[in-house]
Amino acid sequence: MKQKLRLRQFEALMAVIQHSTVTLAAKEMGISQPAVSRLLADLGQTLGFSLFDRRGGRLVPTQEVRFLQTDIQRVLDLMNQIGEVSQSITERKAGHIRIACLPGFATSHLPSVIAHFLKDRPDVSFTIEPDRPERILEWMIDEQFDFGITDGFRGHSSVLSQDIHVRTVCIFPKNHHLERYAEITPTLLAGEKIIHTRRDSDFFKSLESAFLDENTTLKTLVETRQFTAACELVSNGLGVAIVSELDAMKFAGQNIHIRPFSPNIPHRLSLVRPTLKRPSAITLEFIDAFAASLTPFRVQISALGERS
Amino acid sequence: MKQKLRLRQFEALMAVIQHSTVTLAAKEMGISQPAVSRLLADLGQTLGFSLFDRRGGRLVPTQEVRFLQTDIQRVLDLMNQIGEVSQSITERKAGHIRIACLPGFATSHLPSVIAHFLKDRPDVSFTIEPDRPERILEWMIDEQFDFGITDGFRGHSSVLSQDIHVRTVCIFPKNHHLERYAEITPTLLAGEKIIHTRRDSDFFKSLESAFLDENTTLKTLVETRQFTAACELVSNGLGVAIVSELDAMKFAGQNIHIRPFSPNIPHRLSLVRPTLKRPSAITLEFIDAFAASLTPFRVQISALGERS
DNA sequence: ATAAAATATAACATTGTATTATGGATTTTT
DNA sequence: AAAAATCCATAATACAATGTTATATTTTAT
Repeated sequence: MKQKLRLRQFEALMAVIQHSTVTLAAKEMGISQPAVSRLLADLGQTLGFSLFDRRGGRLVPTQEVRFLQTDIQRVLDLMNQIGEVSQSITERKAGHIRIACLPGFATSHLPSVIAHFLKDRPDVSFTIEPDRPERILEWMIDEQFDFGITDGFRGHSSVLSQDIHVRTVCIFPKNHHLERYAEITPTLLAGEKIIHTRRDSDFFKSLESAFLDENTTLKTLVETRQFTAACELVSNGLGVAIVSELDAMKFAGQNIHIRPFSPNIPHRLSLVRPTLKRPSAITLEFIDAFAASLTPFRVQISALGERS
Repeated sequence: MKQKLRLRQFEALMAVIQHSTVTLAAKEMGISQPAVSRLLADLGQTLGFSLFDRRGGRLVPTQEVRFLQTDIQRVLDLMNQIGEVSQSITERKAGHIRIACLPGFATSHLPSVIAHFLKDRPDVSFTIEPDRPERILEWMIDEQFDFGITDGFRGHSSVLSQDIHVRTVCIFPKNHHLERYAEITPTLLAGEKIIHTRRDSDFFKSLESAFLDENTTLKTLVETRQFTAACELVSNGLGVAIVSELDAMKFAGQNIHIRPFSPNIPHRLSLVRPTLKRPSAITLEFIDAFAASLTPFRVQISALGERS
């Protein structure tokens, strides 16, 4: 008999094994007794051996059936599991999100956002890959990641970006003479050597022109790529830096003082994702959650849009 | 949508994932293209999210689908496996057989029979449990085993037995003075101390009366339960024994001589199985194979029947 | 032996799975 | 840019799987 094995037959089989009688099995399955009888008859026909022995009013599975029983149960369990997982997916409770981000985020802000996100969604999993902005851009273009957190993004046709401008602040070690000022200006920093980002970065250029506007010159102490590194240096008593408030907050209480900087120079972060690849619903939800987590640090809002 | 997930839908899904187009998938499945279209449409409907993205003529599975993909594949693989195994079962190529036997068989004759049996049936597995006849009988009654090899069986209503009478022979160490005789009789053993089975065994009683018939007395050297133990003792030069030819053959060449014994006293083995429990086809096949393996050692045939 | 329970069988309704026919959308070719 | 080809979705419909109720048969219990 070249008949196909059907799931329904297996369900009937397991129900009868469990209840020892066709009638009870039918009751449990919520269908009529003859329906179960037929499912079993068909199954026995296709399998080619009898499924049960009568033993005083009860039906006992044959050895042949018992030999298959665990596998059959496994199939049914798996089907149930798939049903449940797909349910979770539609309810945005399951999925996998691959994130590429700047190293600073991987260690500080991102983990807490993820932790909070997972509270309501225990079956979501993440991949986090920290690297330089250039690499993050590549990964987006290759569609190897679902979501990227980067800076200095200049636009690309196959990458959708949402810019977020975060406040920056001035930080310096404790007992520094700047301590007495509530707000720091370029003029106040006239004699100071500054720890700042790379000269080719937008942020540095804005900073430099702010100094020029006050007829001051910006003197370099250390040039670094990451705000975190700058914080670390200041925390070790090395000098003055202008960094994002986000990074500065992590170092609050670690031998540094934080002061507003005027004029405020926003730092532009970009939340990016591949244009062509349709994102999973859970990914979009996470991007929103991440953007929301930055709200306290934002300067101004800029809409999600494509840049060329 | 509370629709049920169906296997056919999964088959279609995987086929499309593999071939990137509905048309090719339909071709592979051997059905029409609209049939596949509908299976996918239905599946997408029940799952609650879209299954594919179009990407320049090709269909690419969404992340949601990829999240479920491995589980779905596993279900399909398992179904196939069940089909194959059940095929093997009907062809008597798969199954499990639980055997309870006398210790002697577990180590010597049985393994070779099993090995031969497995040559054509790679998916059959065995459980072998050696123990005393009393315990074997219990196991049969409890239906904990499919097949038992025992001796001294006196019949039981819930155990079916097939008796096999095997030849016995006289064995003694090399360089023994009996060496010169081609056949050993009780008279020849007049002065010898004999290694034999327990006094309450049928076999001992037959042996003793054979001696009495020739007006000889049987003198005990060692009383043991197992023929194998007797062989071992003889092999170590200890004395003379009457044992089943089956056991004796294992020790041929190990410092012993084997001679026919006259009158021949058969040793009665019983192949037993539970009466009520319907045996699997593969079990019956194995019992036949085992019985056949004993043919060279048999004295006379006795049919399978119930004893009270 | 008879009553009660459980199961199998038959006739039929519903639903899943296939078919063919067809039209719209997209890609490829000219 | 228009035409041809390819791919997919939808509709009407056939057949198989799965359900129903009604009823006969078997098994178990009294």
